[in-house]
Amino acid sequence: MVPRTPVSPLAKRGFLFLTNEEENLVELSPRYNPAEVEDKWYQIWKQRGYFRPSRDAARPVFSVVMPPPNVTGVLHLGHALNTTWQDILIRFHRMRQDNTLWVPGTDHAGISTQLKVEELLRSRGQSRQEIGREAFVDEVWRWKEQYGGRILGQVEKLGASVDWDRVRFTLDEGLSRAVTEVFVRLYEEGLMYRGHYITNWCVHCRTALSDIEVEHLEETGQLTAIAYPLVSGNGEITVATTRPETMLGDTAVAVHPDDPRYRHLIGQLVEVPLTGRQVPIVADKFVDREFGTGAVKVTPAHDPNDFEIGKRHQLMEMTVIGEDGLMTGDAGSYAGMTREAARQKILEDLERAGRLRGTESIVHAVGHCEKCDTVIEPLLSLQWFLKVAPLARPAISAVKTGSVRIVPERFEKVYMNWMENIRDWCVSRQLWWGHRIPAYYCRNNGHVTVSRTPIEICPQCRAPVDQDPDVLDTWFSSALWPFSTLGWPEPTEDFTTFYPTTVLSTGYDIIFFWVSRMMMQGIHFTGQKPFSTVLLHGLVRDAQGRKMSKSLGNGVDPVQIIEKYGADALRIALVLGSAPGNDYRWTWERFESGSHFANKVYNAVRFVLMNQVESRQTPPPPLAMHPVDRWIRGRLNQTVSAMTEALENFEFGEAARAIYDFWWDDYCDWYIEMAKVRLKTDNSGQVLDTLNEVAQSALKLLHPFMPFVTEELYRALTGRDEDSIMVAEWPSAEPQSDSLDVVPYAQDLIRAGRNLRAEVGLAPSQKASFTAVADNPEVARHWEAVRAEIELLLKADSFQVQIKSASQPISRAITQVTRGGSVYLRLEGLLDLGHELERLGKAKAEAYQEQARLRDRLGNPDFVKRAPAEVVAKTRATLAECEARIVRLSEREAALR
RNA sequence: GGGCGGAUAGCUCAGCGGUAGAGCACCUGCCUUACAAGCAGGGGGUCACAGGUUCGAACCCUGUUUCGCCCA
Repeated sequence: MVPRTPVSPLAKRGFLFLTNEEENLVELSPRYNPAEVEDKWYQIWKQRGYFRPSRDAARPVFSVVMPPPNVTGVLHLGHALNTTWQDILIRFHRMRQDNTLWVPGTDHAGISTQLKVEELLRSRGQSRQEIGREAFVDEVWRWKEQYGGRILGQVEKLGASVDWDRVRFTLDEGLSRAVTEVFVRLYEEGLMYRGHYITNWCVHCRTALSDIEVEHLEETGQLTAIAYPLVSGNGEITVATTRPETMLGDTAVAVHPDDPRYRHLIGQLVEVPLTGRQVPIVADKFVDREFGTGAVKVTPAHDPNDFEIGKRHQLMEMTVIGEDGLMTGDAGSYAGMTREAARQKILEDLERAGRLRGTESIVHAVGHCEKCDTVIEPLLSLQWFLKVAPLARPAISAVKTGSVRIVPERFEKVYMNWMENIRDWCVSRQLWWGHRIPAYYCRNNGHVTVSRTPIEICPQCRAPVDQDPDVLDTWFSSALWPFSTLGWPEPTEDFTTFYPTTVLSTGYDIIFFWVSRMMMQGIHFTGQKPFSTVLLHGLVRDAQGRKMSKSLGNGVDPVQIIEKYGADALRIALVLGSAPGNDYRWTWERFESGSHFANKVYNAVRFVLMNQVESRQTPPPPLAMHPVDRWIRGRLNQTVSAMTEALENFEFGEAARAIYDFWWDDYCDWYIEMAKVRLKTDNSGQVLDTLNEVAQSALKLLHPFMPFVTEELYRALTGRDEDSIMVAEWPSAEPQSDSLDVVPYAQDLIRAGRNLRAEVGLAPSQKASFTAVADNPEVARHWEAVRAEIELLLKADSFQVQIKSASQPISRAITQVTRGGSVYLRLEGLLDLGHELERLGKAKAEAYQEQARLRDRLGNPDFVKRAPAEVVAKTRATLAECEARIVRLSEREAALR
């Protein structure tokens, strides 16, 4: 049974979860329960409009667009990490009273979403082809309506202070208009073109993909040597290939022009086995003489390199594998077979025909579809491409000149390297879900019209037109996100106010997919960089360091963690002990320890509230500040400075550690414990004010990291419902000239005293008698200033302070040297002389060791000359203290002997 | 083949020029009315290896080993 805690009416008013529905006072639970708090505050913040920008024109703008997650997806820990980072920045800047905007939203995730809905149809025994395009798209929209809110709900659960009035979706009308505008302009500028090229084709998704959507995986394959007989009848040429089935589409054999083995054969014809087709031997510098036999078969329609060779030598392009992954009619007797089956059959047939010249295993990189893992088929097809090199140039220089900063810096190299070797971007996708390409083809003559508005007849010949059936790569619309979400191409107030955005936070794994493309499109279309800083986080991995994946089942739903430990615990755990750009391994222990911290802060404030009195009669006369109060305020100031600097530099882990240590070590372990003395004796209210004020400031510092618990506790402390910590002012460090030495002297003494207690196995409940001998009167004054606190923390029934020059000999006591003197624990019984001498000897040996080290350093004239003065001074002071310790220890030894 | 990163206490990681830290785990003692999700005390690390720069290196440079990632 929890004893009824004396809660003041002041606390009652503010402390919402102290009252039940009937407004009856209930006990403060000794355990923090985030579930009772988090949703409540989120709704209040939202209702009160705190998420909206202040529009205070006098203040700097701080704007962020949230990387749009897949609208039908679910949140994973990577999102949670990224969202936490952004929310920390946003809340920090909002508290600094900046004009702060965070735009949330989702993207339509063309391929994934379409695949999901197709799967749904399949379960109903339907296909998208059966129901038709229009009905299918309706079906996807229904799906989006049904599941689309889920991920945004999860964003809420995390506490993200996004402006829900501005939530965007890539297929919204405004954003779609931006997409069309961009496409048309690029076409008009000659950067968008349509052509027959080799593209990465996924036979499962049935669409083309861009180069970066292909994942190259190392696989062991068979390198097969096949003999192609010379038409002249004078022998054969052996080529090596890992894909024998493509030989049906071979239209040449290529060798290196300088290869002496084959030079004489260049220009001759060979017969492609199994087909009877005669093709030339061509010379091309691309051929690697070291690889295989040094001769390669050339299949322009099914290999990007062969395609290039084909162009150089005007070779025929023969498509033998279709979009469905099956062999085409041109594959003769193999038509209709899968790629794999055809390969098997061809190998058998070659064997029978005596054309095989051996096989060997090789490890080579095989392209897979990033989405469905199917082996990519390079396929000749008609697609839209964006010529990106002209867009890349300004995007490169923006980073080079420092106009856009990438954090951590090392990723600049990754960005540059990719940008400088950029290749044209295949933007069309053979899907139905997405932004339809605004190109129209005349039925009469195929004439192409690209139009901002839908057209039905050809502007040239008045014949009917058909719109391109394809849609654009989802990344094409994501690339416009920083400005399309703000209203572009209209010159809206949001756009003029909040663009360029301040920080873009995302994972390093999508530098190519997203960051680079936003840079290119942003600069090209708005004339301004899309953001000033790119902040990159690492990947979240499981405890074994593996990437999280559905098949491994090693992922966690952040909501599951929130339900167990609270969003605050999740957030602080994600930030503590992590650094920008570094991967993060999650374990349940980390989240658990986050929840312990929330509980610690909760209990500290609970302690303050329990001691809070309703009102003090009259303001106390101004007193000199108590040294303990001065110390905690000084530590608070240091924490403010450290955190502000860390947050300005995106060092979230550092900032979190600073406030974590302040709460736990300084405020709880020392300040509250020392405050207990005056809570019993001093009714001036000074200690209560300090307890309360420092807690309020420390809650503010913690708020960006743990928004919910800090809001709950802040309101309880202020007792004012109208003040939200969300919009409270970020504390500023007050200059403090006073020395903060008193408490550190006491801390050192207390630690030494506790050590002595442990040494003799004194139970915590047993009181003890201590004597402290100070080397000089100043140290004695420090101790005296907080004597009551020392007595309490040492559980001393007597604590005497002496000055060395006037000290009485102390017998029957064990001792430990401390900063500025020695502390003695007087013993009831006899002193174990041998044991004590041993202890002292050990301490002395350590001190001698340190002394030697410090003397060495100071004995080096270069050190004294070159090291900064304060480092030298500090070293001298340490040495002096070290030597004083030796003196004290020696004297004690002498006294005991 | 090119580039990047990690290698720090038993585990997971911070620190990145002034002589090693945290959380968890471990050992000892405590339910001291804010907190046992806690308190006090303690053990544990030639900061991968070898050179170099520097008065001083876990931190900067070079090379090596090893694990991982990205690009070709």
